[in-house]
Amino acid sequence: MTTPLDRPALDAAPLLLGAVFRSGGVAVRLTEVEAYLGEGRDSGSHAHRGMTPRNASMWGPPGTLYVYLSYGIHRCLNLVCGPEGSPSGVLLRGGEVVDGLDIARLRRPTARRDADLARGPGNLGTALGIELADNGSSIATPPFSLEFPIVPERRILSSPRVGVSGVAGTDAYPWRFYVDDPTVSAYRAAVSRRRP
DNA sequence: GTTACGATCAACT
DNA sequence: GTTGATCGTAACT
Repeated sequence: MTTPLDRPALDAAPLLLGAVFRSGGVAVRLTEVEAYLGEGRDSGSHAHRGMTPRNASMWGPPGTLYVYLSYGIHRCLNLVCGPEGSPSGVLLRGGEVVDGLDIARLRRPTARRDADLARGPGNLGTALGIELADNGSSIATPPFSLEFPIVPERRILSSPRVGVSGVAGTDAYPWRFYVDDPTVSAYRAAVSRRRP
């Protein structure tokens, strides 16, 4: 069985829009994703400097979950893409909760609207109940599953990736893909935190 | 051992 | 629109 995840991340990312990612009792229809390319080809990728204990699962087979802690707080979720052995993946940045709304609301008590439940990568991880222990798991193994839409999304938009630093001429790399939907996070350019 | 900083969020003005 | 929270990670001494 081959899936879009067997393809390189840049090809797979737009195909993931509209797909339904399930983790236990909560399911999300993906509306916003970003592609991260393999070692050396993408200085914005966690894999850029080679394998470390944190990012090792990016070298796993397509369909592997790469979960990492962002800003010491948020659990962000990537799906590893092909070809096997290349550390590329797609960051899941936003989606619409289509099942398990009650559970997602409990996990995200500060969300003002249902559209905010899985809006932004950290929020999406929280709504789905993703844990660091899920790092390295397979999308094909319960409690996870991924279902692609019968009819692919038609109107796909793209932009540079959100908050990615370290890539010269970021505007030249529109590797964020999304659809027109209230569950898509706000665009923010990368900002350097360095003192002048 | 130490330190700078990040694929962010929510609260606040 | 701006800013503080918060801590694991990796680079560096």
